[in-house]
Amino acid sequence: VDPRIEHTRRVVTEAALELLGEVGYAAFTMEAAAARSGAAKSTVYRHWPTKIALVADALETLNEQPPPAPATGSVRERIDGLLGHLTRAFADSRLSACIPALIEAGEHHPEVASFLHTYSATRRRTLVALLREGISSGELPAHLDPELASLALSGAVVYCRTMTPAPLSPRRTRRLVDQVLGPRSRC
Amino acid sequence: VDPRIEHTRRVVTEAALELLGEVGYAAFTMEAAAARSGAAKSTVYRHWPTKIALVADALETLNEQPPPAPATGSVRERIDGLLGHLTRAFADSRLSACIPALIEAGEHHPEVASFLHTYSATRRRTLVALLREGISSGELPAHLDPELASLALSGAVVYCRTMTPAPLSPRRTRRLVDQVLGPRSRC
Amino acid sequence: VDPRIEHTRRVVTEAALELLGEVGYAAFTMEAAAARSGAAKSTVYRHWPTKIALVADALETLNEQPPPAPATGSVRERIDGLLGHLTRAFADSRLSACIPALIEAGEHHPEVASFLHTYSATRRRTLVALLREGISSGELPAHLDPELASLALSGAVVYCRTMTPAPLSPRRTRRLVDQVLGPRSRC
Amino acid sequence: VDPRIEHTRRVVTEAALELLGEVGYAAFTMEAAAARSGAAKSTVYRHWPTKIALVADALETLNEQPPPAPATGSVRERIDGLLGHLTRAFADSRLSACIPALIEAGEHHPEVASFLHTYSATRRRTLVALLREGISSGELPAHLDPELASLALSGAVVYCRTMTPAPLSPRRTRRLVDQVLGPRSRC
DNA sequence: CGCTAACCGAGACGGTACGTCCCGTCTTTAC
DNA sequence: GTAAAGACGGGACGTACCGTCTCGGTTAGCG
Repeated sequence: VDPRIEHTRRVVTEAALELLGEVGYAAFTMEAAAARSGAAKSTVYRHWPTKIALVADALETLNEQPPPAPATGSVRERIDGLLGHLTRAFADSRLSACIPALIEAGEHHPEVASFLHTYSATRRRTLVALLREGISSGELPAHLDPELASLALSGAVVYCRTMTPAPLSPRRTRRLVDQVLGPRSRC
Repeated sequence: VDPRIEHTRRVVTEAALELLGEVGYAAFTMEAAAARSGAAKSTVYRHWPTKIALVADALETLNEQPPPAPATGSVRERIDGLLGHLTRAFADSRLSACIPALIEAGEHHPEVASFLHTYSATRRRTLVALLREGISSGELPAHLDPELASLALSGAVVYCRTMTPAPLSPRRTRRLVDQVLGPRSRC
Repeated sequence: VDPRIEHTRRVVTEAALELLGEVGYAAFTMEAAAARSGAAKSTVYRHWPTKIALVADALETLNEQPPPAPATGSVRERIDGLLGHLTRAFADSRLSACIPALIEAGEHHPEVASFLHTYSATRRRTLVALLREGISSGELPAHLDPELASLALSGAVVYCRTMTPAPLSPRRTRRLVDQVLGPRSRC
Repeated sequence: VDPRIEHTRRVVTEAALELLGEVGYAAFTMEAAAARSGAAKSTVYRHWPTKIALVADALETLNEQPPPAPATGSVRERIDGLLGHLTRAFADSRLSACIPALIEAGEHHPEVASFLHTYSATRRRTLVALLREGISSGELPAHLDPELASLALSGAVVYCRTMTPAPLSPRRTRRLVDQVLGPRSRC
């Protein structure tokens, strides 16, 4: 209603995202977000009671799903595309820079955990749907459990991002798909 | 040489680990670690210049590997055992409580990242060796890439721990192994 | 505007003066001043960036001159009165307790030096005026240099206070006046 | 006895004096003195229990009296010479740089006060003797109180050094002598 | 079309923790 | 057995943010 409110929310979230990308979650500060956005600290606190809340809110902005799945090509190729998108998202987006922070914050703040679970579930849902489609069309082995397979695929990507020095390369991502879904059939 | 040094290092790291487990990395405080350990703050800083250094040092303490792999039973069963150990480790050990914290800290502090990478590599190495053994003995499919398979397996465990509400159950862990390694052959 | 500001300045300076009188400048502590005043340390530092600044500010409060010189009696008697007041001020006021501290601080902090110089100049100005009056009225010898004479008089008081075991007694103060201004004429 | 002891005392006092001159008494530190001298902190503390003691000891070194009074010329001129020496000593020697510090320290540490009192008394004794000589020889007025006159003279010098922006110039020092001792008689 | 309610900026406040520095004491080892 | 080396508990330093609060100023949008 009051346009000032919307304006505040916008400029502060934008500043928050910039800051997050620059200094990381731990060094991110309400004061800095306020200062950079030009809003007063009290204004920021009026809208978001805690640092977590602001960050979570700001990240919602970025919660863009992969391009709406052109649905062309084989299931295998579309899965490749999806995983590749995830890999790239984890490799450089501002959101990716916050994921470790969110994981840590989620340990002690249910609302952050909930945000993260929703985020990952949303992402994985598309993958599961695709797997199901491949199974019923016979393109993928019948014994595949779509849930578990999606965990293995997404998990490898997250694991490489968080627990190893280098994220999965696109090429290895494709080979990972082969590992988990079984060898590509001749075509 | 000076026994006071060793004593200080011991009591402070112990206190630090307890604190980490209780309050998480973000809320972990040098002052609290000093207070709990009974050491003076200046003493703590004399040994560890930053919070990161203390945490990393304390965690080295915990870097215990799974029981030295009894090496009995089929490769499949031993992999089950290994993954189960990982799942359990992630479910309740003190170290597990710190892993989210480490992931976050590693984003901005190379020494923590390095600790984490070493830790996960060490853990995964056993798994890779086991996979290789299974492949050469013919118990596992020849097309398996041990590295990628281990990433998928460990990744799923980590993913469930960090990005979903509930960790993998032992039962689903076993089914995960089947997914990634292919169906168990009749025996 | 904000009444909290004035309140803080008042309670903290009061506490600071008490502390100065009790423990001396060297043992005076920002933390103690904050604690005694009930203000937070950060609040104290918000108003006074350093210990010096707080002390100097607090002492301004005390910069009370001697009772506005009743101007009765001979010039000689009024000078006696003035010197006596100085002697007494140096013997027991809270400010006197700080003068050694200020001298020391002034060595390395221009703002303190400036406070001290202003303070002493103000004090001495009255004395100089009185000397001038006596000279022009013929009550004091014509060859007197009011500036130098005031330095000799004030100097002796300060010297006894700071460099000898005992301050000037009132009686010796009167004899000092005789020394510097020449013997009292018969009347 | 033990040559090491003497060596330690010497190198530490030298380092202490250098430091005092450079950073002032307040910023002077036992640790810094130890570090600069190459001695261990514990060694320094073994010889001087407190900062005060070290400083006082170091300053004894400097306690050089004016050149042993050539005793030539009139009393007046010798007094001029003495005061001039005091003025110069107060204007630039390392000891002068510490006098404010000593005054402050003396407020709370009897041994420092005692050092300072002895120092100033020694200095003033020569002046008093000279004054007495002048009085008995008739060169100075009979009504002069040598003690009080010396306080006025020394006091003015100290006062200008400590409480005004500039020390007494040599020229004004001579005029000061005239003020206090009475006009120079024709000769 | 003027009022009032809200939202705003500015920033002071009591706190907590930071990481540094120095104190004066102590323990260990080497000469 | 003295000295050097340096760890120790203690505590103040001055800084940075925290989250709360009080204060006008302005600016909607309702009457």
